[in-house]
Amino acid sequence: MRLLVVEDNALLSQLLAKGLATAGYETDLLATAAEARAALMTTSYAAVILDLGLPDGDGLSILRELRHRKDPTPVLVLTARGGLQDRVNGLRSGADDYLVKPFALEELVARLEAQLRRPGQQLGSSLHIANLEFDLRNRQASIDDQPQVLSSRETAVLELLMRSKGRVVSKKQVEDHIFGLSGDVASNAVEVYVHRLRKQLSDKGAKVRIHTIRGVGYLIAEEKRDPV
Amino acid sequence: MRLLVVEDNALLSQLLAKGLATAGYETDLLATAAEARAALMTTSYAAVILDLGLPDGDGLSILRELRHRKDPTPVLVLTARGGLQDRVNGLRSGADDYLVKPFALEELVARLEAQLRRPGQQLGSSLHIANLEFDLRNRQASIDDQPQVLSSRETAVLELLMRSKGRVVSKKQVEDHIFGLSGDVASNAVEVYVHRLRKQLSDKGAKVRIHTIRGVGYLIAEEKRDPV
DNA sequence: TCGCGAGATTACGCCAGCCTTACAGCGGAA
DNA sequence: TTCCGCTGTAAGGCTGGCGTAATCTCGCGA
Repeated sequence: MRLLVVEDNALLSQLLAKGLATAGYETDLLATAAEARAALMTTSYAAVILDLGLPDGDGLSILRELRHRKDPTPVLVLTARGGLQDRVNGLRSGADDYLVKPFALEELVARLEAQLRRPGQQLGSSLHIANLEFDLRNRQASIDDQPQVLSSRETAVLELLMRSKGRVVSKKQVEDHIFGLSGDVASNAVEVYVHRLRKQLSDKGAKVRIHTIRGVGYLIAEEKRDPV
Repeated sequence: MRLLVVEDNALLSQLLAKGLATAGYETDLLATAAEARAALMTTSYAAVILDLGLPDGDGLSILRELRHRKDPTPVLVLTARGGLQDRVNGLRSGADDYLVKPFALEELVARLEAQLRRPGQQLGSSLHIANLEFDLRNRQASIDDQPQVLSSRETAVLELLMRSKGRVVSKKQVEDHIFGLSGDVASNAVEVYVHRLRKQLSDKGAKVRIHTIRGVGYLIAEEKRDPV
């Protein structure tokens, strides 16, 4: 985890770097608003610790710029300005937390970790194939970032296939996944759902194909279209 | 947005409820750890404001239980214990923020909103889908920049759907959001409000659809009209 | 080339879940 | 006081997803 610390007091920033290193974080130290701006344009950090009293500019405006371009990086504001209005302004500008100097390093770390813990940072809970995305958390499929309306059975089939991306899924597995233990399936229900799902996906323009492997099962993969 | 306030001081909790109402939040007030536990098992809130000094138990253990079952609801801890170690413990137990009494209501609201400002919905205090806009600050819906008159329940439903754009919202969530604990909803009220909201939106020309996913919930999305 | 069988496609009836409408109670405004 | 809009309830109608089954298609081996 790499953090950015923007603080012009050299002594304090050294102290921070040391304390954060002990807690298991690497840090980049910067002392001016200009440097911070540049760094935030090009590098992504797990979080930013931002002092407001910088020699060459207002720290708050950095924060506002960051938020203006929809950058969700957690920002913990650090400042000597302890007034209520300062704190409220800081938070309203998009800060995730606000700490008034002097503070205990331990509290800083605790607050930092409270921010890093927040969900939404943690990606990886969604699967992609071409322009098709499946959000495992909400069991929600999207094509080209457009959320799709699928029935619950269709969603179940798609979920299994996506989770097994790159592997073949047997019909029995699909059956178990859909019907669970109550599986009295006296029909070709699985085939029907695969069919319905295929139709949905192609209607909605997903560049994805569900291949049939005879006698084995199904396999989902990116659609390869031969050039004409 | 419905919040849960767990605070045994009746005077303070009344004050909080009033202040939060002014800021546009509905609140459920509870005074004991037992009640809070029960409520958090069955109802989902946008955030929880939790006092630690409860008569019948330790507030921190409620917090830990919540996190133990992976509930990501933002929790803002409120307490008279101002010691560093208390604050660090609170945050380490999974609190998202920590405020020491006495505090200014304004700071509470600012910190609360910093927490509510979560994935997707960055600072931009308004949400858009097609020509429909929802201003989170004043809870005001507009279509083609024309402010719309919606009843408070309709607004509540729309707010939840808009905040959850791209995700399916279950009927239970809508119910919690509208009624909170006060709700002995022995009817299909949610369906009725969704219906009324749909009517409003389509009458006013919003290019937005509220999809029904049977057995799951509702999903708001831009209206796609199939080309012939 | 033919025949077989796995899988694809289509059609259909059922029914839980949802939609729609109507209505009565409530509370604020005039 | 009356009026009127919002609210929650209830009843009944409707429909889309479900599972089944009949039929069609096509890959593959003989």
